[in-house]
Amino acid sequence: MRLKSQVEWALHCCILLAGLPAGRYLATKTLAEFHGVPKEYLSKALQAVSQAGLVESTLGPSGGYRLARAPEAITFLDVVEAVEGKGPSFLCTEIRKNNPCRPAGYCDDKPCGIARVMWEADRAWRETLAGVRLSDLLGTLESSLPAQQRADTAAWIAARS
Amino acid sequence: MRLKSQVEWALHCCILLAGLPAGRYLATKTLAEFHGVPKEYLSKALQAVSQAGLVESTLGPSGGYRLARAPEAITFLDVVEAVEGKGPSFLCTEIRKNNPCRPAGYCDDKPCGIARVMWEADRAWRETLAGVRLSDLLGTLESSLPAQQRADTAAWIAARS
DNA sequence: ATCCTCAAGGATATTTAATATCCTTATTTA
DNA sequence: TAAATAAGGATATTAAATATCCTTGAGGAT
Repeated sequence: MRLKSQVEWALHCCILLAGLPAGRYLATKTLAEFHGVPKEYLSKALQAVSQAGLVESTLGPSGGYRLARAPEAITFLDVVEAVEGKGPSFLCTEIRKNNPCRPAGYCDDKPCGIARVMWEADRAWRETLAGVRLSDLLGTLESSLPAQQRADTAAWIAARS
Repeated sequence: MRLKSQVEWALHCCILLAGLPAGRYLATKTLAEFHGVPKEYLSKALQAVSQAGLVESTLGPSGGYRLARAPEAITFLDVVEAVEGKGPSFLCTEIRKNNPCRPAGYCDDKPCGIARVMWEADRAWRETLAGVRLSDLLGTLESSLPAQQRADTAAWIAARS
């Protein structure tokens, strides 16, 4: 069970967009180059994030993506679910119903106990992700870099937004 | 991101084994028939659970599997990790290092902030699973069945253990 | 002893999902 | 009008999940 690499890419892109001056766009090409990932495939991730309403895009030269809401109003869960989907990580196929002593048409009232535990863990996972906003990460990505490179990075992005 | 179906199978099998009288074995064939899953493939899941030390097996006629510890001493996390592995669901590929403004050999002190959040969510997921023991589920699986079928099921299993 | 049953595990399909690329279309800016 | 861009369809490639088959060696039953 592993999340798609697109989840990582989408999160990094959203954080980067969160650091832009209001209204500025960054093109897929720029985001791909900055993160060293294939442009065409990153585009699919950005489309998913766009369809979830987290970012908005504009066409033509100087086009690209920007956040559709304030960084305080977008959580990690929003981004993760945009790319990975909202479906639970545990799929209950109700194998308890294959019990040979069970009549065929018998209808259960309660969900499977095992599934309930797995879904509770899933809920805890999502709750943690929902508790972190893009704004919480602002600046922490470059914080490990020396001041000079942080400035270089800011200039590099500014020149392309 | 979805867990393998073998996780579901392994959990159901372990709960079933947890309900056996001490020392009794259940064969793969029986476990497969009871849950309506392919015997050969279920065998792979049981092997994984066995290698994790959660169950132990014996060969020959009347052979099969039984729990290696008391149901109170085995958690959902034990079973899930036995089948799914202990690796985190989020793989950080350090794409921040592809920042074109960053010197090639620069060595980071801190882990990526995004990865830390994702790993924290992973930890919350595992913590929930670690908080549930096999003994907590004992009986709840059949509890949705009428008394007659519960007795039939118990007899069906007893006849094969 | 001999035979049958069983778990372990290697080998090998088959199917599905993730990863990746290419191309067309419509839109916007210069 | 021309260039750049996002959107999205089509398709190829790779990896993982799912599944089956077969051999080996251990354990009971006869």
